[in-house]
Amino acid sequence: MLPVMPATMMDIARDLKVSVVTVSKVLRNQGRISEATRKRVLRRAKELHYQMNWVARSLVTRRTYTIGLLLPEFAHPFFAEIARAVARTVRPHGYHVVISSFEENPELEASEAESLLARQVDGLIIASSQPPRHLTMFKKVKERSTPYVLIDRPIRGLQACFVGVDNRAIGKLATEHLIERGCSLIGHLRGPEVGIGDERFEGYRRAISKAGLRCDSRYVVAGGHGDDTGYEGMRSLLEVRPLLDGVFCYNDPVAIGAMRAILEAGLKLPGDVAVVGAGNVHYSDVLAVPLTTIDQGTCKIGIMAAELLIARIGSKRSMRPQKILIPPKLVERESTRR
Amino acid sequence: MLPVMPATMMDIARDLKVSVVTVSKVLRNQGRISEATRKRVLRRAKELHYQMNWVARSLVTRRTYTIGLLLPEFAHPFFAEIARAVARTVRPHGYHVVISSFEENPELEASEAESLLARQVDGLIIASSQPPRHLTMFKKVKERSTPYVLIDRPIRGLQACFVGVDNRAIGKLATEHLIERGCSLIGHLRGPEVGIGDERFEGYRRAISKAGLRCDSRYVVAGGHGDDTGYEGMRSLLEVRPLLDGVFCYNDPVAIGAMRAILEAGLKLPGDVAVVGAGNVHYSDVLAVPLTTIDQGTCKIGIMAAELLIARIGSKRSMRPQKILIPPKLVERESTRR
DNA sequence: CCCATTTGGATAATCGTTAACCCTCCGAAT
DNA sequence: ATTCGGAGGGTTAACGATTATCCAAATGGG
Repeated sequence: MLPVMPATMMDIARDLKVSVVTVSKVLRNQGRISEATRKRVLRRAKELHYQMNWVARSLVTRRTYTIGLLLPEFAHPFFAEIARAVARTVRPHGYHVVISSFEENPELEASEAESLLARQVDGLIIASSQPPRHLTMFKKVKERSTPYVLIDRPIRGLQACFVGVDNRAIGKLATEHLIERGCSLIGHLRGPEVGIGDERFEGYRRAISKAGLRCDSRYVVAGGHGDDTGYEGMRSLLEVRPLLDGVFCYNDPVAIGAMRAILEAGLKLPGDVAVVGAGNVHYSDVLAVPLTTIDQGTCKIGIMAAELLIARIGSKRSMRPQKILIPPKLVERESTRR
Repeated sequence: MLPVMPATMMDIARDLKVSVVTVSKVLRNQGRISEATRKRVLRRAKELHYQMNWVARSLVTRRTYTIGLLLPEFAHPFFAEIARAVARTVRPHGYHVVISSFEENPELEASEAESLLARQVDGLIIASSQPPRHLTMFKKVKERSTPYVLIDRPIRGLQACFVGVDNRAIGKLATEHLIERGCSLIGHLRGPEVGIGDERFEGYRRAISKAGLRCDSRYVVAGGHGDDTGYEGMRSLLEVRPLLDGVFCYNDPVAIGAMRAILEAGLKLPGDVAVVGAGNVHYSDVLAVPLTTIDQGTCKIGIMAAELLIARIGSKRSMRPQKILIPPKLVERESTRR
């Protein structure tokens, strides 16, 4: 079996003694073509196992039916679920998703963004790690006038479409839940300094002061995204005296790390220390102590971002930036029971 | 700011009064170009923020520097990690990854494969759900002579590159571990009927009979990939009398579901029933009872598949199919302790 | 001083489609 | 009989690159 080149429109046209354009028109259901020729073309196309050459089409239409998904970290279940939701949502519209995870590295992120633009993606969905007010990357995207939607992490100082969760509400919801459960010395394992961590912290702070509780800087430890930082952070929080009786963690992995540290220290969970996470990551309910968490509608974020992006791609002129905030929901489990 | 079209090679050529080909050669570092012109071209390219139009290049080179990643389910941590590893591995070679998850649906899988071929991907990495001996999808891929690498799930009756884990060894390793821990009534929660589930089952069976233990069909329950099927399966296994004292589960999610069922029934884990999973999914170590599991070198699978694929893409003639089996490793944790 | 190389670059021909016009029937209306 | 107009399809020129071929000037050797 020779490595036979796939059939082109020209092959069909030649066989049928019509012009390539006629074939193209039939295949796109466009223009006036008699039923007879249409059928002949379709039949021959099927016989030859004709498959559109999308590259060629893209060159002239300037549409690749491809969207770029720029994520900080692929293996993180939150982003994996987003990716799934995005891919599912755009498929029926004929779009494909090209992924790129930049490992929380802003420069890599920018270079990947450029690289995706060069590939002529029709749009971008980005959970960015760019520092606030550092907009050069986004300027480049805008120059190309490629539509994009930010997810999860808003960028301060940037007018852009955004789909995410109300992070202040998350911090508030989580902290108020701990208060309601009777905690009075409530710590916080912060995420990284990017906007989203700030806002959850802000929600935490508001809830604390609204309840008239102490807001001690020793109660708050900075950290990262992963369970390792949660573990380390919690170990240092455990040295605070008097011992904290509740902790709100930046996200579920951090909470998982924190729980490990608590249990390892021989403390009761939630008896001595109660823990709340955020994200409602899959498996949150089968942990050593099922984790109370704040659901952020991960799937919904992906779906809405995708739909928003596709709408933008479709519309000729840029509508003005649209911000969508998914309201968070408390999911109560063992880690704060009683 | 008008929606300015990105600069093309022609723009550079016109400005410098040289031919487009010269520009192209400079940008590709190919052919003989004087140092002077080279610098002029490079400078002008930078000034204009020139970016290759990859679509145009692809049309003529027939290389898109894109590989398709066809996975059964994106949100599954195992596949998410594979995706991450693949993306990381191919990036330095200039490749991008377009993903597609087919939700364990063979027809969707086939249609997505076609769709990726039409997009002219340079290669495919597939964790296929095609039933054994049903090779039409692969034939189409072969017709295009697009290189591909199967991962995780081998397809019976298909001569193709494969990277995965030795599943029989997994079944054997897990079961022998249970035996060594003193279990004598060992059940198995099977995965779906596709090859991989079979082989783990086969490993289980061999270990059982090698140890001279009873191999009762009531000890084996069929299931799927998710924790829900593990839960259901375990509930039915718990009705077997005498009560089993050990269970080998198809994969970690299934094991997690099984553990939930066991704990829910008020049994001690591992006291009454010990559990072994497979996959060493992230978080396996922070579960209610940390799960003993078999590590299958997920990351390695992704890396090797990607490297193998790129090697194939590079080489003119097809080398003969290469099969790589990653040896599994036991990771002992609480769920089988003592 | 002449011929043979090398240097540096230009021209022309694709790659597979689509976009924008143009053309030619043929029947119906004037 | 002439005009009009739509149905059906053809022509030509992009789209933005690459490959293959070719050519003029500069260089070098005898």
